Amino acid sequence: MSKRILPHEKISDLLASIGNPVRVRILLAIGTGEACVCHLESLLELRQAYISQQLMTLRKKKIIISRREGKYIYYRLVNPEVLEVLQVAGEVMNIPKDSLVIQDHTMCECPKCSAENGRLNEKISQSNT
Amino acid sequence: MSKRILPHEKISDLLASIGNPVRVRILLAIGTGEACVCHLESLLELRQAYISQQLMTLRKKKIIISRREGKYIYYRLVNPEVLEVLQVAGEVMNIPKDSLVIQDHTMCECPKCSAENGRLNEKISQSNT
DNA sequence: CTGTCACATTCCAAATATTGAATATGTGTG
DNA sequence: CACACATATTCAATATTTGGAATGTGACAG
Repeated sequence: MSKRILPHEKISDLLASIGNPVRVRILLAIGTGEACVCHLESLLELRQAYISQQLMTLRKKKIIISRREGKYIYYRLVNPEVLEVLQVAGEVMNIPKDSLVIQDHTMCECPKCSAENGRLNEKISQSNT
Repeated sequence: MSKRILPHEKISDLLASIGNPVRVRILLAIGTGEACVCHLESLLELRQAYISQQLMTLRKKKIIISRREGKYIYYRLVNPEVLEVLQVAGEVMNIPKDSLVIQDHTMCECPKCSAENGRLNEKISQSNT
C-alpha cells in the first residue's frame, strides 16, 4: 500500500533531511555516541525548543532514535554511516576532518555527562601524575 | 570581504544543493563523464527547460561546470567526489550500487554520443563474432 | 497533588524552493 | 540576414522549510 520510492528519491530525501546547518551540527555532536537535549543545548548554544524541533525532524526521517532514561532523553544515530556522508561531503568541500568534531562534555549537567566528565577528569589528573 | 562560512554550513549547503531527486538523477547521469542537455533530456525524460533550471542551480553552487562545443553544451562535475556522497548516502539507505548507475547513450543525437554509440556498436558486433 | 525540570509540540509568518509556461539567447547553416 | 536547433532565463503560482514564541507533557521530588 505504501507508495514506491525510487532509489534517487531515497537518496535525495536523506540528503535534504541532513542538509541544514543546525542538523549537521546536531549529528556531528551526537556522533557515534549518545546525547541528551540539554547536552546539545549547551554544546550548540541554541534554544531548547529549536533543538527539539530539529530532533523531531530527524526522528521523523528515522535518522535518529531516542531513548528515555528518567527525566532525560538520549538521542543516537540509527545508522552511524550517516556520519560518513558528512565526512565525504566535508572532503568535497575541502574541510579538514578535525573541524568536524564537536565534542565537549564539560558544560552538560545530565548524569551521563557528569559521569563521563568524572572519568575524563580522572584520566587528566592521572596523566598529570 | 566575503562572509565567513563555517564548516558545517559548507557541508549542509552541499547536501541541500544535491538533495533533490532530479538533481540526484542529473548528477548520476553525468557521472564521471560529460553530458549535454539533450542527452539528459532523453535519458531522464524531463523537459529541457526544467533540466536547464536544475543545471543552473548546480552551476551556481559550483557543483558542475559547463563547456560549450558548437551548438552543444557539455556538463561535468567539478569534483567527482560528489558521486561518493551519493554512493555513501545510498549505502545508508540500503540501495544496491547498480541502481545508482544511469547510463544509456542510445537515445541522444549529439555528435559526442553518436560517436560513442558508434564505438559501442563496434564493440558489440565484435563480441558477437 | 504541586512544583520543577527536561523535553516536545503546536502555531504561524517570513523566507525559500519547486516547477510549469513562455520567452530569450547563442551558434551554425544556407 | 533568416532560420533552425540547443540551451538559458524569466515569471509566476504553489508548496515547503525555517525558526521564533508560546504552550503542552512526562518524570520525579517533596
